[in-house]
Amino acid sequence: MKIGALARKTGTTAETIRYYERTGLLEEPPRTAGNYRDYGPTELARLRFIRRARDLGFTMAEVRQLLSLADDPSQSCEAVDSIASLHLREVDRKLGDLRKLRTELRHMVDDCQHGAVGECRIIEVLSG
Amino acid sequence: MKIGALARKTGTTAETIRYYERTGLLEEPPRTAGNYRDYGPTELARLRFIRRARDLGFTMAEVRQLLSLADDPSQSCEAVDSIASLHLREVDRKLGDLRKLRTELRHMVDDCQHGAVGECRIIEVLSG
DNA sequence: GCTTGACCTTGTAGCCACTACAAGGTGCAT
DNA sequence: ATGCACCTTGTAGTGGCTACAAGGTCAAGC
Repeated sequence: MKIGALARKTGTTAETIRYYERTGLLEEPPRTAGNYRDYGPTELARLRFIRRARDLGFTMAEVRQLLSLADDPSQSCEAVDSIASLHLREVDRKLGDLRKLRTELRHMVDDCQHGAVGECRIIEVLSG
Repeated sequence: MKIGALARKTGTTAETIRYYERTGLLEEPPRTAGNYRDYGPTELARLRFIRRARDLGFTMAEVRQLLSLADDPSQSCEAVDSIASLHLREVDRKLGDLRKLRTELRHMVDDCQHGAVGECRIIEVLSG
């Protein structure tokens, strides 16, 4: 499978895949006679793993850790759990922040009387 | 007021203030005899406005627009409202995404039996 | 008057996770 | 043989800062 096909199967782009390779998240695949990257099911599975983790908001550093943990199935999954739990707490924090922010924005927009900028509540709130 | 004092008053850093100046968000202030930036209440107010907008999640481009709208108080605040409403919708979208993500993460972490990586639900979910 | 130390100056490079080219090579259909 | 989609490498840009390095300024203390 060439890089474009792999990209389509994983919802990425060729650029992103090459970027992952450059940064060591994906290993260098074998090449065809014409020097094209040639991917198989192993690389597909690995990239799918990476994409799922990224979609769940894990950083590339966390993905790297998760990948190396997944590579040793006999190990305790304590480390995996701790990465995921930490990330969950981080997401909870962000959710809280965003909810507060939303409330403020909502009030601001609701209070706007659609008059002149001089009396605009939005500008007033921002001006303090 | 020198840059450090302005930074302390606005919860920023001197680096950030200089960055805002470089990118045209803040104008170049007058200088003291010793070539130090010399800020007054106008700049303080402007920076506070910027910080509030940034804290509410507006992009720098949006802040730029809001600032130029705020500078003309006789104008209709339609444009202001539209920027804020658009941003609110964007925040709502992000909130939705984050809530979904949190649910998935929560399930993943809850299902983990704290055994070996080989049976780890977290790894399984990521592997698909 | 001289030193110390906190602050300031400019300039450059780095962060994350991509994204967007440019300039050229490959491979298949017409 | 030509066109076209795809691939290659390399480099630079995005947003919103952040982190230096190498040097200048200024007030306080000795």
